[in-house]
Amino acid sequence: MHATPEWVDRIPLEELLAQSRTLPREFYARDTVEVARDLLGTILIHEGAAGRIVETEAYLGPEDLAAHASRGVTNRTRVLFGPPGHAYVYFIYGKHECLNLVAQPEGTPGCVLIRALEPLAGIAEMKKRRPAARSIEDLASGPGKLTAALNITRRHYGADVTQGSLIVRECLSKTPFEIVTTPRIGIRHCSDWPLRFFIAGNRFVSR
DNA sequence: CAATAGATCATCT
DNA sequence: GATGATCTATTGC
Repeated sequence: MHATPEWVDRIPLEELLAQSRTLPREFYARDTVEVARDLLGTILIHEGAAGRIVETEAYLGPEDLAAHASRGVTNRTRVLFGPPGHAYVYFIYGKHECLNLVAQPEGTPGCVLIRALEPLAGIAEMKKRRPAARSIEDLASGPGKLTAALNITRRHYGADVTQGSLIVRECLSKTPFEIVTTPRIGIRHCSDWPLRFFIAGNRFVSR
């Protein structure tokens, strides 16, 4: 038995780093919906593995009852009210970690849930961390799957994603794509608000 | 294929 | 004490 071609890295990590640049904090200090849309196509990197963000959801402020920030400041939600460009990682259903990136200027809550990645580099590592994955499409196509694949946990709560081990970068040569907008997935409140975004036709979007 | 049940615990009431 | 921004295995057609 040998590895099938699709489990091989798309590009070496060093090359990916050479062809991208870290997103600055100003990128995140904007309207949450704009940040959610603009994060599509950017690269998330951690511990030798990297993937292209292909699906996001926006979570807003007090008016958005699906957003954790709508309940106000608690020990869990305090990063959402802090400066942008930091990670909001929370634990859900007794099993899964979910990664969000804090948006909006400091003092105004808002974050973007990262829902799916297109694996690019470090695929062998990701597969090791996600033994249940049956295909490359299955590796990081879900909020709980991608955190497992990249080994992101609550220890990253509040981590600065503009510097450090968990980082988001944008490609220097961007290939254009269409964005599809739909309601968010798996929520009770505000379930018809069009705040989920993904790259049209991409195979790595969650099901 | 689609639909459904069970896992499992941090968080907030 | 109930709930949940999910995933997986299993069942049934």
